[in-house]
Amino acid sequence: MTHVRARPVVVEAVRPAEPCAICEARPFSVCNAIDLHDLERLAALAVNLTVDAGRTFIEEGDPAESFFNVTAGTAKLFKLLPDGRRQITGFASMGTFLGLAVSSTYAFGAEALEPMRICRFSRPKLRELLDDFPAMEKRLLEVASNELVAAQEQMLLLGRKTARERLASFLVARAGCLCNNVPACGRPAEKVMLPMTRSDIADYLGLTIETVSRTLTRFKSERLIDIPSASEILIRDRGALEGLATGLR
Amino acid sequence: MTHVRARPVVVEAVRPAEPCAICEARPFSVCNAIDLHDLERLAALAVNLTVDAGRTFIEEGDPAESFFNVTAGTAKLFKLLPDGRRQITGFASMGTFLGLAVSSTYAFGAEALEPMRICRFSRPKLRELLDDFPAMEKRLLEVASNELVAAQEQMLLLGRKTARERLASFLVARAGCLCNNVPACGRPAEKVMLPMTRSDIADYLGLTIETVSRTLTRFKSERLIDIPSASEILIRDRGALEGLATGLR
DNA sequence: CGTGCTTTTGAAAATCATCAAGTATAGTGG
DNA sequence: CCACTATACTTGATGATTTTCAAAAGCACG
Repeated sequence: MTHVRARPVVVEAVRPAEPCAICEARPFSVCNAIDLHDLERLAALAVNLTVDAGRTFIEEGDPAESFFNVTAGTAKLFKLLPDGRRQITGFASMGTFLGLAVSSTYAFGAEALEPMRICRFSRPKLRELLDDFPAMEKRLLEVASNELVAAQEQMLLLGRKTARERLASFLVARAGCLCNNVPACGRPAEKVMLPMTRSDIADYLGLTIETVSRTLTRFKSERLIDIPSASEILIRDRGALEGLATGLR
Repeated sequence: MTHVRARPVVVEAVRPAEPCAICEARPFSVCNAIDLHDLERLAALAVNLTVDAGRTFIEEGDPAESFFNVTAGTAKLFKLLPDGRRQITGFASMGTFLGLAVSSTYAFGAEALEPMRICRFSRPKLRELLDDFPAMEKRLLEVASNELVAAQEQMLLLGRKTARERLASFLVARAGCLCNNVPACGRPAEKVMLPMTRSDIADYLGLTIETVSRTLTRFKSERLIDIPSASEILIRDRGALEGLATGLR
């Protein structure tokens, strides 16, 4: 395991003590579009931050002054209605880039689910960087395109799938580690870790906490999964879950 | 449900008789990133096609060999489940660019709602063009970013809004002519034209035809709208609709 | 002026939400 | 280490919005 620098005691903006060259998130992020010998330039722009669990570090509607790159931990991205109804539009983990919006304000909020580390870039500075490194702009377009595809898939889920199908889709995607902004991690795991609460899952899938809980309990009684703890799920019948997820019946 | 294979696009595949220079869609599309004196190059790549109403010109899952740019008419973009359930992920009209996906296959289908004209670009050729004109790549990233924001808004609608709120959002967006890929057209119109059927609206909003019809009828009885014909709606109380759309209650 | 399609309207059914306890789990301080 | 509290999760009963099923009305087109 690579040496990980001790986290600062104080939650505070610092230049990365270690350069981008050894960033563990780089292989998963747009930053890998920058050549090794240009990384100094990137590192000079990045401000590495620690974010405590539960902390909202992007507020929907606030002036969009920064781009962020997640280097560790997970965040939930969400939109709110005035009466508090919430839709989680995605989860951001290592390598995810946030704040692409053209608009002058953030179109969504972001809150840390776990302790996080993120790199912050000022938008004008990043703009300069992109002008100098078209390869990074290309990567950004690729990333955006992929997110668009994921967003369409999520619309299908929210608009047309049943509660069971939504939960199955969610578990399969999490297990695959390929969607939901989870970096690829080798072959699909049987164990699915859930850093988010039932409430987060409900707000992601357009359901209520109770429906999420009941559906998971039912999956368990049907031997599709095990639930060793609330934040951990074991896939027992992946085939059946995948069938459900794709809407076969 | 039977899988209907797209018939080949009726190809009066011709080079644009008129060059891109006088294209009416250009001001609304990514093509305006190309300087006037470079438009020859663009025109040389574009193949202008006519698509009949009702024809599917992009089939979900087919090899993604082309990019398309809509120059006239409207298309619906959709994803299907094996049993025929359908989610319309958006409507594409003049200036909309289709087929951004990084993947080798299309992630969605596209069917013309009206007679359309579209420009087709082969992906490798367009790739070359983008390499030569970074400004166009930038525009593409902007467009993709905006679509991402729209997609998140739609997730909020599908996951958390009531049927009334969904219809109100839809009408306000259509009237504004700013969202739903409708190019800006001056000040918001009181008259909203609906080139799509009730079934399309239902599949776009994650509802059934009946709920769409009932909700519109109720809006009418509440004096929020008039329905001179099925494909035409008059906004009578925009404020109330906007309030509904944003989830105030 | 049928014919076929879309739309509207009505009644019944179902899924999921809401309301309401009750049970784990984690974190805190004695 | 253990109670104690707060929070998250599960489970049950009830209810409501939306879907489903069914049929009539409107419209476009040959």
